[in-house]
Amino acid sequence: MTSPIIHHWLLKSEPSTFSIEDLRQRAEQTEIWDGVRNHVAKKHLQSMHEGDLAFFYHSSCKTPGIVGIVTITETAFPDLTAQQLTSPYYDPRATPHRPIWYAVRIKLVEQFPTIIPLTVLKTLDLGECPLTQKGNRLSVIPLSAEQWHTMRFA
DNA sequence: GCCAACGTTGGC
DNA sequence: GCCAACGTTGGC
Repeated sequence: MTSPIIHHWLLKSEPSTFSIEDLRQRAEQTEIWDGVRNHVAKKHLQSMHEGDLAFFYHSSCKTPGIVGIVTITETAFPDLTAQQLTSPYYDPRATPHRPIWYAVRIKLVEQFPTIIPLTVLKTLDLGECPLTQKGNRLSVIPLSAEQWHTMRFA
């Protein structure tokens, strides 16, 4: 009996849209992670396994950085916001037969007492990491176990 | 298939 | 608010 391999990720969200505080206040502290509209990020969502861990990252705000940890409780399923006319994530190409975009369900594991700011993350020796590389806009980032631990205990 | 124009992301 | 970097669109 082998235990499943846990993969590690980083999920970006603008706190003005959805913050870790919003997640904490959800029933069961769980929410659908939808609205991803980039094919590389989508591919990462589809690679996620139940039980994977992800950093919750606040972007485009006063102090960007990691604010907590979530786990994946439901692997990729069609992102129905793409088929909802009134959604800001509406995509006219999406259909029930071809949803195009996917979402996962996350659940709060831990909200950090203090943020790990991007300025600190940038001082770490992470090797190749899209988060700290200039110009990277990827909103779902895979992390090695080593990168995860380096960031977690920074 | 190329590439200029445009829209978006996201740090500062 | 600025602007660099990136992804997407659409004319050719």
